[in-house]
Amino acid sequence: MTEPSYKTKQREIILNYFSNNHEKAYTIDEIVEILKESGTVVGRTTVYRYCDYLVKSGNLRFFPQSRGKSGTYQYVEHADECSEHIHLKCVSCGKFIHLGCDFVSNICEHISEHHNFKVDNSKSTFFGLCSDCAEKGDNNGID
Amino acid sequence: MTEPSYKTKQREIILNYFSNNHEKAYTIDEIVEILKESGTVVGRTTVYRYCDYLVKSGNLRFFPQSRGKSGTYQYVEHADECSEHIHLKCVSCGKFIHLGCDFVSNICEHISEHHNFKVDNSKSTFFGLCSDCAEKGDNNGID
DNA sequence: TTGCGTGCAAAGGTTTTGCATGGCA
DNA sequence: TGCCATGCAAAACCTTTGCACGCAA
Repeated sequence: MTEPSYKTKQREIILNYFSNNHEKAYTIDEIVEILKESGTVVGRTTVYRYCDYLVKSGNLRFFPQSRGKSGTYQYVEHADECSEHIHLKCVSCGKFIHLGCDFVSNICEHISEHHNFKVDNSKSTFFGLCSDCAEKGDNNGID
Repeated sequence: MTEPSYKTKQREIILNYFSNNHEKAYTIDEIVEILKESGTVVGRTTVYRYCDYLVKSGNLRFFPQSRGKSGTYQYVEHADECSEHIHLKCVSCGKFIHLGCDFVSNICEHISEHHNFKVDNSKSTFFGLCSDCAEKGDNNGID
């Protein structure tokens, strides 16, 4: 995961925002707006380009949305170990959970051995409701 | 799953094409092109609108693609039982596999009980390579 | 000073909307 | 005949590209 050649103010601001708000996923537009409101104008093009880079380097994860809608980006903690475990994402609050659990890890071995299918963890996520949101009955407008 | 009010030639053609080619996923544009080449011109708007409907009614499944790219639609066989199991999709050939497997179902129970997370099967698909494509080393240009 | 990064403006692609016309029931 | 469906054209989005200028090293 090669670093970009230069360290710039914009890149620092973008990455900082994502990492300080890792529990949520943001669209490009939201990032541009949020940064603008907090006093720093960063060009939309720059955000697009740097997010591309951050996805490739493993620092961000991209979640496509329904047709025609902008996808969202979310900071990945523990990026190093991510290829080894399954992930859960709450469709209501956006929480992203790394399941470093032996029992669950077996699932990929099982699928590989019994169903002849090689799961790519980086592209596979369980979506559903986390305990907090399930309790609240909080589906956040999602069916 | 209300039916549309009218039965039209266009709708019949579209649904037929998807169901006769259920092993593959298509973009709106591909459908328009394919139908045009086989002699029936169906308006792009119509395909958009009817696919929307077919997704809502459970006959098609929508797969968003990477940023800015058109998503794809694929016919859903056994739509009824789908909420009960996890699915695999081969990123190379597009094959869609229904995993009606106890072991996998147990994983979801485990996640519910031990990780306090309620997995929504209809939104959770595992991506990877099926045995055929893995053997061929055929990634179809996907990294 | 060199070369990468930034951001505007314009182009390119995708999806939705408005509206007149067509066709099912 | 009464509605809903269709499809064109235009509008509305979203993303990428080209290029001149700025800034890190």
